[in-house]
Amino acid sequence: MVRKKPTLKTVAEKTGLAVTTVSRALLDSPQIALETRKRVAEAARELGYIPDRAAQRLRTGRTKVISLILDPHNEIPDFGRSMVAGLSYALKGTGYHLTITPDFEGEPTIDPVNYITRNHLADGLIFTRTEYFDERVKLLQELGFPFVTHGRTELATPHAYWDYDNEEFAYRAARHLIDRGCQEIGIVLPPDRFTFYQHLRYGFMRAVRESGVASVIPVDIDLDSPPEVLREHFADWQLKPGTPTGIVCPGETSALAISSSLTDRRLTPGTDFHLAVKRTSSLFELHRPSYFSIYENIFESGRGLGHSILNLLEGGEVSNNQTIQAPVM
Amino acid sequence: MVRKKPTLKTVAEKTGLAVTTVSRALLDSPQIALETRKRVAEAARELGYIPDRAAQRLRTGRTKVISLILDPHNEIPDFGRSMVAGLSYALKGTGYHLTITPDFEGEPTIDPVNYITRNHLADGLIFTRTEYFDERVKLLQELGFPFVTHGRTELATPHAYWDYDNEEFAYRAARHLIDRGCQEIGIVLPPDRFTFYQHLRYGFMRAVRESGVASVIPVDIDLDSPPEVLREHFADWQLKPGTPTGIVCPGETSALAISSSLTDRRLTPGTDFHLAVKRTSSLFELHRPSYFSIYENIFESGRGLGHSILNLLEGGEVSNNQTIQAPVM
DNA sequence: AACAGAGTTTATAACGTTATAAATTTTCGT
DNA sequence: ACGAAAATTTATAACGTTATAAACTCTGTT
Repeated sequence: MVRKKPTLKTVAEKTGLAVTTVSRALLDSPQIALETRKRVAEAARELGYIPDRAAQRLRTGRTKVISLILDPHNEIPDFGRSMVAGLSYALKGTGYHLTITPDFEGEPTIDPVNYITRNHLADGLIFTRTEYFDERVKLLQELGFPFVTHGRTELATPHAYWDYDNEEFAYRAARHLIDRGCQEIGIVLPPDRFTFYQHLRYGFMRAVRESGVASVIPVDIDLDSPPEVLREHFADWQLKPGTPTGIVCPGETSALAISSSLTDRRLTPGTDFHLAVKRTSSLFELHRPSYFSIYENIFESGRGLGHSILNLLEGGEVSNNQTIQAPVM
Repeated sequence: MVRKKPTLKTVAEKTGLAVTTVSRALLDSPQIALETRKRVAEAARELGYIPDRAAQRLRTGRTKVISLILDPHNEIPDFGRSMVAGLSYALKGTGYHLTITPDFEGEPTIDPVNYITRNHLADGLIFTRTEYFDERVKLLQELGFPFVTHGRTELATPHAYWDYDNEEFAYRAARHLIDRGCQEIGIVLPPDRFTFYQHLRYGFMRAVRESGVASVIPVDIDLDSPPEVLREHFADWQLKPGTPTGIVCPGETSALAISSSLTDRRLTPGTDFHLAVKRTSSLFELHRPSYFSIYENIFESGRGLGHSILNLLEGGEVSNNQTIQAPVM
């Protein structure tokens, strides 16, 4: 026999107060006597009262839901280190829940944003892989819908973001390769519609300019290319003889594809080539041959994104929620 | 200026019908004249009417939410191949949304289940890593709360599951090692409270018994051991000289740790040792040296889990939702 | 023309919460 | 002890939906 779920009414009956009073008391409203608030809190605790989300949502219009839009190219470390875990951690105990809305391959990225805002399925939105004039950002700004992006844009109106310093990553990665004696260095970039394409490119080119080494930026492949395509590309790749060639790769799977392609050609890491990788998991700490890598803490990004969206929902300023995360060796 | 969200009332006014009639018409109730149903559907479409989830949830008691509980040890391939992506795919277009509830390290796994069922935050639950007499399963069965597990249990009352055939995986992996001439084979198992510990062990031991090779099952490490611990263990590991030793490893990160530990000792894959790995991502297709691996399609598990929970919610039988997924080379 | 019965539509209430405004009680200065 | 103001509590209505039961409108039979 299941005892019915306690509601405000139950608590009101137990305390002899009106439903309204109980509601206010539990919201800790200063209008209610401190004594009463304590009494109500105690009664609610005893009864195991938990507010009904659906009713609250219907009445207040707030969903208490944050939605994360994930795209299929997102590389994820184990769940414990993932952005989802970080976000969950940030939302824990706040009453906010996390829903995942996938970006399906081949469907416009604006679709989930439309869907969520039109039907008001969340109070805040988080998404990744921003473009220069990201239409999702534009739409949400027009609507005044709270959001934080993982990545920046070139749009005039500022917005909240938590971004990794890809410029610095690429610079340091390139410098490392140059310091190791590479006379020619290359970089695998994401598709050029993304803002982090530019950031990576700038950082890379800064190091190139400073040092005067030769640079190669392949155009027929990118970070999202399937591993086989990357493997083929690097199988045909002409290395400058005599000095090692360096490659910056800001993606683990891609780096693995490149490494396997080059070692399959019997090229030797350290003498024929060097690789500088962005790592988000423990993969490149365990990989042999070991390559130089710089860490991006994705769990931390998730936490940052979570804190930012919560801050915005509490009325925080956009300008206080623009973070650029430093690369860690 | 934002036009207010259309509700049943808006549609009722437009069609000149009562709110109740519109509601019934949109639910396609046979009580409403076919002609009227069409007219209402058309009007709703024109207005861009979408039912309010909060109101439906409050009135019907159904949340239209499926919750996936993820634990920190879950290994995830890229998002496109993940269980979450598979689940999303299965739920797409059904009106069900997916929420993620994490199992935090060090907190009882029953906590999120309690939280979700007590507050009725979902209509169905999906979770992984089942134990023999899993208390989550017991609780949900007592409550009559719909759920599907990724993994089986030893409990008397049958329940819905979608499981990978770990017995067969371990058998085939072990057979492969034996066929390659290993005279001694070992296996890295998950913590022994999980049911798939047994499945893996049985499959492994079946191959051992059939062939009469020596077997080793380390007890001071398991699949959840941190990579450094695994590396240390395999750094001290005494190999039988003369013939290669085989190791079955049902986890990618663990396999990587083992591989690096052994190659750091200058042991040679193929002569000193063989590794047979379970792969869920493209990691071990790209890894060098390349090892034998057997595929577990996690996206497919997600889809299967999704279809099963939907089927249960439509009144489907538990017995029709017990699937064991075959390993693929 | 009356009426049963099917076919169709509608009014009312309720799910659990909170905003608004009104009502009650207490406090305090005179 | 009185009244005004402050402090506290309460009644009412509403968010958008659907279940229940009642009301209306046809049809075809007598």
